[in-house]
Amino acid sequence: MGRSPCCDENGLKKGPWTPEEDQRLVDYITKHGHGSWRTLPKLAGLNRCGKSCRLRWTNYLRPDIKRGKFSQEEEQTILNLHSVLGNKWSAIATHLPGRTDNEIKNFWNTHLKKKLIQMGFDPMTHRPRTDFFAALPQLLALASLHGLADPSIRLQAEAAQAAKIQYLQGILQSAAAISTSPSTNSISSMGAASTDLDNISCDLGSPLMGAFTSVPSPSNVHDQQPLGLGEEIDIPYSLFEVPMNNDTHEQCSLSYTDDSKIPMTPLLSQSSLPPLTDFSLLNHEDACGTSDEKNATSWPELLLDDPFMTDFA
DNA sequence: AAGCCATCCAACCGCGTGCAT
DNA sequence: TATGCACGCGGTTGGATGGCT
Repeated sequence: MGRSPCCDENGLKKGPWTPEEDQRLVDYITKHGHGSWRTLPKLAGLNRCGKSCRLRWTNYLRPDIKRGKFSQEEEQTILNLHSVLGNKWSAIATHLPGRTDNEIKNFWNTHLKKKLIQMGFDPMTHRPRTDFFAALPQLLALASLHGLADPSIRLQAEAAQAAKIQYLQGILQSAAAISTSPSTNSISSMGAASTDLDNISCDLGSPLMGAFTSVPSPSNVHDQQPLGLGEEIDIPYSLFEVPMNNDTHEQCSLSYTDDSKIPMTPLLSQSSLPPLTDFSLLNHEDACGTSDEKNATSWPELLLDDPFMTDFA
């Protein structure tokens, strides 16, 4: 695919926009619309590339842009959507009228990400942070189960297991990255997949996997077995106190799990787990017919087709 | 007052994708 | 099918600003 030579052209101004330039751009777009961004600068009498004009307009000059601090509701919405969509800033921005993807991205990077980290959550997975070394005892236990007495062989086996763990994590995380299709954008759609999620958590519930699926499946929060290190993760169910009660957030509103009657905040509700649940993969509706039938083939089966995964079975 | 550092955010850069030819 | 163009997106940069020593 060809690359746009747009900004490679010399002689075009870069850097901060002057009020005069802003006025020219606003005047032109108000009168004619932006049309082709590439030709706009010439027509508007601006010594800028079209890309720069587009960015200036969409991120700053557009009349419907909302300015000022993000509200608690907006913050909550971003957190929820990010747990589902990941760094799909433009997709997130469509749910926040008046906010630009750039603004949301900046807000995330400067505020929300730090906030999650401070709370002990991984900002990418929205789960309590776990690291490789936390799972090391599990790896060693598994290795010993395999009767690996020879230290050198055991080390090799542990390294191999570690690689498998990382491989699995990669699969799971990439799955999360995929889940951006319109059918999966709605948080409410996540509920429909909770059964699959439960199955997954159960099927992947080997001791080894337990170390990496550190958030209990919502339906079994209460009977969650201690994790690999024998410690139960204390999950703050009310990380953010503002309830989601306006129209925009209706589908994220405070809910209860079917069996436990535990109020689930959006952040850690059933819908908060999608990093492990790629519903486009789970449902296969587009490619494989009806979802009910195809849901019978769930993640574990798919994963176990992989030679690496057979070791976990 | 001056220097250093951290934070914020507008703007840039490079890549992927859709579309036309 | 291959190519080029235009656009949108996400990651990153760097200047402005404010707080601290």
